[in-house]
Amino acid sequence: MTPTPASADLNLTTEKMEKVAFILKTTAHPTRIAIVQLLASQESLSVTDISEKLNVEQSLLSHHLTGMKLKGILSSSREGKNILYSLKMREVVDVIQCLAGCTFL
Amino acid sequence: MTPTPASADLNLTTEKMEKVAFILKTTAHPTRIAIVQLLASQESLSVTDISEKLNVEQSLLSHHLTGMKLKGILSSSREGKNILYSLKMREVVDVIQCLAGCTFL
DNA sequence: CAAATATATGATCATTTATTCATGTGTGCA
DNA sequence: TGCACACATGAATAAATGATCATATATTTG
Repeated sequence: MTPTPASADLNLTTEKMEKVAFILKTTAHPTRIAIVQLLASQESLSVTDISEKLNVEQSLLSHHLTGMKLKGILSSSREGKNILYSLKMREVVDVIQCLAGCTFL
Repeated sequence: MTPTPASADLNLTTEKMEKVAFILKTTAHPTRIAIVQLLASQESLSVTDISEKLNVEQSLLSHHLTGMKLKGILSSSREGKNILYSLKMREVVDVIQCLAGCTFL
């Protein structure tokens, strides 16, 4: 008799666990979560836009953005003087939304 | 005309974003994900059990476990000589499951 | 082409996280 | 009581991350 059956049986391979950890790590930062949040509703924004909305210094933001792009979470394209970033891996929205829905947060 | 409407409107407060980041960070490690995976289907396991199943050295594992407990993800109780750990914040299972379901992983 | 704007990059430093090792503490049993 | 098992803890170190600053590159405009 199991008190809480709730067994979700993830059954991840070691490789998959590493990949999941990688994505989680890449997202696990307030600024980066804010970036995902912004791009979840805007389709695409320039670095300046994001910088102003989040009130994060250009260089630091750029580091975050290029990192997230490198890791496949964001994509970017140039439009004149601007670089527009957008969400590539939309799944992270669900992940954040899932946690954000926790009552205890 | 928005090509991809998909706007999930997370709308997190700064405080919530920090909390979400905190949880993500706490989970973002292959060993810790493996721990969650194990406890998602076992209800509770001793440190030795986990150590053997995951092939992780006792002390290192203990550090992971106490950290995760401290951060509210796990809970523990003594049973004789053993300490049994179990999943407290089951939501992290969903988070991992969500990411694990990504086709590209 | 020069200047201005937008963004990226690289070095450096501070901070955090991960790992290891040695040792400490609690529990049961002879 | 003393030993053995199960686990925790703390120090030391290594490695990864985050932030800042100075500078480089690309694009548009005059």
